[in-house]
Amino acid sequence: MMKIATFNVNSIKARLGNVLEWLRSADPDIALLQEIKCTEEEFPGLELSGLKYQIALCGQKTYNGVAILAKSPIALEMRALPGDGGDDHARYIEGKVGDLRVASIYVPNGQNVGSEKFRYKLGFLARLEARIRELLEREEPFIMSGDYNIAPFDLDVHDPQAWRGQIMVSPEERSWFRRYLNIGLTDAYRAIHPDALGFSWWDYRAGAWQRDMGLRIDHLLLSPQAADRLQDADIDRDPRGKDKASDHTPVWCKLIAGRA
DNA sequence: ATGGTCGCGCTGCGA
Repeated sequence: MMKIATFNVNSIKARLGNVLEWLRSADPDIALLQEIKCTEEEFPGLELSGLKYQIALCGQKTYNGVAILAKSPIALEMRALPGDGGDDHARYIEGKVGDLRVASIYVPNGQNVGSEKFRYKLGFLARLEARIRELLEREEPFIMSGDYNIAPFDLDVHDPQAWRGQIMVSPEERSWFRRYLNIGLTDAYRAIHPDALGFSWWDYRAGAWQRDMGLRIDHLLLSPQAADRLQDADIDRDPRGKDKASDHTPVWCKLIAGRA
């Protein structure tokens, strides 16, 4: 059995103790991290390799940054989402671990519906669809995982009325996410828990965590060949309740072993 | 309550 987890850590340097504690207890075979908020040189690689993880990362000073940690060798495939050579944000890394292709993705937040940042988010989502289509043609197992900054359905929102039309739940963003599902990807958490209300992010403000005012915006999207192997999936709420927690918490799935 | 709280890095920006 192989356990794959995604976690927006909101700065790996500020979160190192929390992340190490989580890795020790959750023990994923592959961890996809987002918002490491540092360059490759600043990344605390020694501490993580001390837990037997190999590392592939796409870093940037101050903002964004994504990484793949794995207990088996990682073959780096891409460190940017194709389709916009002018996009210099560190938001996408893709690699292969054995026969499984994984991507760690940090979709732009979008700030406000209709803003310039929102248009950038929609462009990124369109480029992501193109990459998904390319990979689907190969008919191989892959997982597109990360912080999508989209709560796909009202079941993924603590108060759908209050959030109606807002960033992360707007119809245009949701239509992109549905398209990923419609062309063949499986939302691992929703496949295992069809009716559950589960969140992966709670705002630091307004006591959102204490009041469980969350959204489910972190997702593991499986190709058909990966979904064939899906055994279990869940959200690990424990890290969000710790001191100095990220505003996100990890989401994981388990696949039965593929052929070597 | 268009507020609230983090992280980065030194001033306000991004989330």
